[in-house]
Amino acid sequence: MSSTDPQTARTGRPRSTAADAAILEATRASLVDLGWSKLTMGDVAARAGVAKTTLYRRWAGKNELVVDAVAVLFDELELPDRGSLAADVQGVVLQFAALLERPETRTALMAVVAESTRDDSLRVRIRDSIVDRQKRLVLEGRQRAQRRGELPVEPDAVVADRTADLIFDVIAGAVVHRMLVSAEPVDTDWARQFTLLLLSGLGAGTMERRPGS
Amino acid sequence: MSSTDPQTARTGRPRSTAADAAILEATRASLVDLGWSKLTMGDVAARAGVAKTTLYRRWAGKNELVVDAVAVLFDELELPDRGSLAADVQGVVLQFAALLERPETRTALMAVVAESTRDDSLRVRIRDSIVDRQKRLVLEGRQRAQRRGELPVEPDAVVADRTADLIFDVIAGAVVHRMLVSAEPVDTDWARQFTLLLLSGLGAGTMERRPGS
Amino acid sequence: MSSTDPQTARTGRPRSTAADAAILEATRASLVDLGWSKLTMGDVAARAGVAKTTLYRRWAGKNELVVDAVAVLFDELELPDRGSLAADVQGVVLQFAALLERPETRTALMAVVAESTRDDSLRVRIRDSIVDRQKRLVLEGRQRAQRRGELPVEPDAVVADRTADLIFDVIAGAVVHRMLVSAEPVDTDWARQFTLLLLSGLGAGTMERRPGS
Amino acid sequence: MSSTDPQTARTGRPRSTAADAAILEATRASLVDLGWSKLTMGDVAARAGVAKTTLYRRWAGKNELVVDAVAVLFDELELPDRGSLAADVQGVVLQFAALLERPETRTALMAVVAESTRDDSLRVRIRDSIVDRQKRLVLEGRQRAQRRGELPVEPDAVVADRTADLIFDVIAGAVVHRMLVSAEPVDTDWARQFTLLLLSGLGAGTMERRPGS
DNA sequence: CCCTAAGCGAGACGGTACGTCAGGTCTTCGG
DNA sequence: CCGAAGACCTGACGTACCGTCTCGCTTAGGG
Repeated sequence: MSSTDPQTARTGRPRSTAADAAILEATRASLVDLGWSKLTMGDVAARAGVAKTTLYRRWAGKNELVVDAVAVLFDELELPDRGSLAADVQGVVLQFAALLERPETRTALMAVVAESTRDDSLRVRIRDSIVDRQKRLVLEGRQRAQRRGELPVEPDAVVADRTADLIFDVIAGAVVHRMLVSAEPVDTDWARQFTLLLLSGLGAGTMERRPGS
Repeated sequence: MSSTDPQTARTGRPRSTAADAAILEATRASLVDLGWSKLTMGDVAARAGVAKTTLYRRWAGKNELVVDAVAVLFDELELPDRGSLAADVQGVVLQFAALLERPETRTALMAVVAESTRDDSLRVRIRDSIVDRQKRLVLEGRQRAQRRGELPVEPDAVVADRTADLIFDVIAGAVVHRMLVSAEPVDTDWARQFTLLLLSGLGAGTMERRPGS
Repeated sequence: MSSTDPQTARTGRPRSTAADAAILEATRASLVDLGWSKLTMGDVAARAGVAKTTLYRRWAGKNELVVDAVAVLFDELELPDRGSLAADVQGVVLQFAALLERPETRTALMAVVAESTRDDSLRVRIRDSIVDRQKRLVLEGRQRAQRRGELPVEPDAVVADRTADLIFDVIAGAVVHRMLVSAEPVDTDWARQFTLLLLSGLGAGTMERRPGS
Repeated sequence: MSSTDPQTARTGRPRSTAADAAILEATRASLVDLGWSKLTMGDVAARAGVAKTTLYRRWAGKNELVVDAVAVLFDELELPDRGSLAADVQGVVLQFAALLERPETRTALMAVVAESTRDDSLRVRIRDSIVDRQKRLVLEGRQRAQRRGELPVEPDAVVADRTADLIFDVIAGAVVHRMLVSAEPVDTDWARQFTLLLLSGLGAGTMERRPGS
């Protein structure tokens, strides 16, 4: 984030807020046109009608800039009530797939993840800006399913969290892997088969410690 | 592959096979030391004791070179008979996780996948060299489980293939996502929980069309 | 010249004038050490403590750079009054010979001339920067000789110019040819013999159209 | 020269004499098309339908090859009897100018001379192959003029030689300088004016020591 | 109402790596 | 042993971006 800490900055000309928006927009546009590896700071600056110095005053480099530019796209994901847990899961799978069809997300996500394997601060930034924010979808879906009586309420918070993380990794991982690694489409058929597998497993998975209870 | 088509090349000095091996080894070493983004063709050439031109004569660029250099690492994955389907799955999950702990695979895999989102020939290369070759593990595991009577034999080849692909994406996707995106460790606990979820789902998933049969 | 047109460049960081001087000096030094054909842009940049890009921002290539670096050396030539036309001619011949003894001029002059046979813009640059500037010596010498009464005043300006050009080509050409092509020394004896030949011819040459007047 | 010393080479496959001719021809062609600096050994080899190895087996490098390729062109110069010394001089001037109009000579001559300023063996090669061979023209012209009674016979051989060298440098130098440095045409007018200057000077110049004799 | 501190565009700067090209050497095969 | 083919190492090329650094010019707020 280009956090304008109100404590730090006091005097002098304030930073242009219009520039921030223009830069992020330009970054996404450049990402679409050129892809991650050919995107350059100079090109983004030119598209945004801004000097390179202005970019560097706000972001440390390409990685940070792209994470911020792309993060907002993932906030589009929503979980409207589709009536059943299965429908909700299938819906979010297709929604996520649609997001990954867009070139700016498809190329940026993997690239920044790759970069983050060598840069811890970048990894943290990605987790905070992108990944953790989407776990809300799992939590919301579970809560709703529990209200419907489709899922039991897990009393142990630690187990509940662990399970939510697992679900998240399985859903997101499977979709990303199919689309970007296997390079096969995520269509309704696939989503239905995947949902069936997940929910069946889920029934048992959440009952893991049931016998002992 | 730098396939030495025996039909094409006839006259002149033949390409040094020693160079090929040295270059791939140097690529992996450079990947460990520098990571994907800082790896340069010049550095690889220097480590391999080879001229840059020799690299470019064999590979079109960094992407192609790294795919070839890393592909062989994935062939290490094996599926020894651990006595049950659950044990086999858990074993391969942990084995895959160990592979992704290694810096050369962790950084390279995501990077080339990211690059492949803009380059179809690269995508094909990755599929042929890396992805499709590992599907053998799923097929072998299923076959073994069927021999043990843990899984029914699916008579429809199309359905069987579709399911195998799904399993592959779920396993590989979940492991990769947890390790590289969520940045959480894949330990025995996680592997056990994941395996339980998968196999439970699998029981139902493969019975998808059973009622209708 | 890397003329900093005051009209063109307004905004942005101004070019370092120190760099210009350092580069030209480094070029001459490199020319002495390596000669024309082994001189490289990279070496000049390194000697000048400057990036290669800075060179290319100011000069299109090796040829242009060397012309500018060497041009100033030719401005050293002077024509002090030695009392008679013969002494003046002989003096400038020896002075020019001394200039061509220096490795940076000897190698650079022929090389850029050779290059200019295929590049008109380079030819123009050489003429403007080097050749035409030295015609002043011929003009000054003639004027002085006329004041002394050693030479008649040619009333027709066209004829006067044509003769001056001829003299210039004969002097410069003979000296260059003897030193660089024939590879024989230009010593006092040779200079005296050449001067005698030239001045005798000149007496007749300038009277070319006298009979008709 | 690629002297095929009959003593040295005995056994094995003899060198192709056709190759020699083809290479020199190809060198001249390449020189016309590309100029000195862009001419490459590889290109010459390709044009001649010959392997690069074959070139290097016969010539040490670009310089030596070009000198040999061009030297023969200068042998075209002849001195037909035009009836008077003035006509002979003017004729050879125009003939030499015509030779320097041809791109292969114009560019090659200066280039190899430039190169020779740093390479003594090349300088020797040029002198032997090109320069000294043309002095025959001066000697022949003088002899003829003496037979006609236009020039006195110089009894001192040393003086005679010194004068011949001077004449040679003045003629060749002036023509080369005018064409390649001043970049002005050598036409009939210029040739006539130059000849007049030279011969007038010559009359006096050769009488240098007459008064004392 | 100016003063001052920061932001801003422009663009030059020292660098690093790029991918290509030519030079000159070597290694193979066939004649 | 010659010659073609072509792979090899070396080193320079000219370009593209990097991230930093001047410049001269806004553009606010605080005195």
